[in-house]
Amino acid sequence: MDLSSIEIFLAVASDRSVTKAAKAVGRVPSNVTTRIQQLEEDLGACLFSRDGKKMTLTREGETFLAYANRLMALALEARQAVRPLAPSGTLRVGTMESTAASRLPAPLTQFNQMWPDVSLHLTMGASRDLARDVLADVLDCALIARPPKTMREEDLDFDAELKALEMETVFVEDLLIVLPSGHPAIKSAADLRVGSLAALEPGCTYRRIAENWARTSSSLPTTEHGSYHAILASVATGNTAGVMPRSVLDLMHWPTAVQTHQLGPVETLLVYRKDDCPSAFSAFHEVLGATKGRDVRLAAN
Amino acid sequence: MDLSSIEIFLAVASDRSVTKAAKAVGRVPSNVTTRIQQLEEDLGACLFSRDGKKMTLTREGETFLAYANRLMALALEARQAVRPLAPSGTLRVGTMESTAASRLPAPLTQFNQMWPDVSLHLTMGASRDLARDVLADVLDCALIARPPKTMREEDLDFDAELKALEMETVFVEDLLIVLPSGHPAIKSAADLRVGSLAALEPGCTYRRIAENWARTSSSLPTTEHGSYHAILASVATGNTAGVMPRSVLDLMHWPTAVQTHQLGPVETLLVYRKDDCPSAFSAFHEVLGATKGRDVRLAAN
DNA sequence: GCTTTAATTCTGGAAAAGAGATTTTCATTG
DNA sequence: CAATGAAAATCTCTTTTCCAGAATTAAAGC
Repeated sequence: MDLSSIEIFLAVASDRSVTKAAKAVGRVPSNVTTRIQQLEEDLGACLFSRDGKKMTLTREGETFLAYANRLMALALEARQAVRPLAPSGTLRVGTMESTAASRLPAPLTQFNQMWPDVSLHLTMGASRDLARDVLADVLDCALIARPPKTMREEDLDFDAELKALEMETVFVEDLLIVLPSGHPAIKSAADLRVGSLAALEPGCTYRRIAENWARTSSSLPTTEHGSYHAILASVATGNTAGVMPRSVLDLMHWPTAVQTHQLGPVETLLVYRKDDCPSAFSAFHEVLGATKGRDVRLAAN
Repeated sequence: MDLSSIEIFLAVASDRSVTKAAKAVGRVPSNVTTRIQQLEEDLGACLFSRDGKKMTLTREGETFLAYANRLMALALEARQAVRPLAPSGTLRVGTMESTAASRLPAPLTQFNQMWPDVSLHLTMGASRDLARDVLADVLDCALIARPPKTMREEDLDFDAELKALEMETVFVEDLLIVLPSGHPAIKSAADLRVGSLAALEPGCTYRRIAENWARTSSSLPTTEHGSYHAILASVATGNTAGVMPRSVLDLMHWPTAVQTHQLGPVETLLVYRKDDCPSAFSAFHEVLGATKGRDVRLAAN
């Protein structure tokens, strides 16, 4: 029983899907299947019941889930406990609006409990600006969206900035176009029946991905909003299509099932300067790494 | 950080020696060294201070030790919790006198706490008899000494019986000849200056190993004793040499440092019938496996 | 009934682990 | 103080395990 198997198990348990879990932990589905089977054999118990293509936890799986969370939490605590110098001071973290909303609450809470001496400064912004701020030492690290390859080739400046930084994938977002209710299903941007795209500020990578996609067939104006809540409200009025990752949409229990279109997966990167590694940053890095594949519901230690 | 690294760490921490730990966990010393170094790099902290050839835990090592014990205990608990059917009924365990004295107290206590519904019957005896009893279904399993290859070739009956059973190494004992105080150091049986060997019953594998060793040069009579305490008392009288594993000798805080001679390592096997696997046995098997490399002091969970 | 999507199985290549030999280091001893 | 012995570390080679991608199978949706 090794801890990486448990991380994989947690991802499958929380997503109830091998494919999604594989993305979450950055592996290939066949590998996830194998590791789960190994774990089951090792424990001598069936953890999931495979009725059709759904993976649902069995009774034993549920009890193991509790232990799995405790084990991960304990392992993380052990790591932090042996840290030679306890982190303190200030840590300046930049993040996209979406990541702050959907991914950070759990790890930030945990980090804050573990290291109350660190004062954590959170800055929200667009990926480009955040990357620049990290380079300029205005931020210690940032969570930004990795632009797809075609976009990187168009924006060599940004690409060069990224290359100057250390980076690491921590989440994978499923970027969506959110359509007004009643809008017919779409296969491409040409099928859009709205007057505009609703997105955040111009530097936002998600916005630029959506604009690139829309540009291929039609030429829609983009209306700028201050928050994802504002975007969704706009979409509800019926004449605009919103841009946001699925994880954010999932947070806002929307009354009816919304029509969405997938723009594909977009990686969220943790970027930081190559040279400097303040103690508070490595602690943050570690907490983020330990939390990434896991359920938002944290285990009672 | 995987649990096998932690098992290795616990062994090194408890033995304060790479070589001994390697024997305890059934690996080669170079491997233990590497795994400890990996663990240290992974944690970003020094766990041991290598002053000379002693491995002493550092401050960080001490704090990690506590977590390591908790992690192992939690992992074991998780295993047991997902066991589909809670074990109950009776489990008949055979064991050598020496194993019962030095190795079993910790796992038996743990097993008893975990599965109070299982009534555990412990039978003491010589390896040969125990193996036979397992075959005859008088016992569910037994802890016996594996005779060295030369002895197995002389005793084909016993060898055949062993082959009919499932077996697994759980401990490695350092078999000793214990000499009276004042006896000169010996290099072989020819240097013995005593009138007899003190051992347990004739079927005892340790006794037979010692007799084989003594036979090569001299021909000493063996006097039979009922317990290791009796053997040690006999040795103290001055005219006999005792046979016992180091782990047993270590238990009996003897007034003065005794003169000993090593007869070499002898594996302790857990043997059981190939076919039948009562639930209580697999639980016992698991507890034994989890405890084998560890310190006797159990962790508070 | 065909298409789509998800899980599993299979297979080849890459990475990691383990064993044994060698070297280094330190304590012990003559 | 040099020689010896024992224990840890290093190195190299073999074996095992792990992982990605392709092929396969099975179920759900249209």
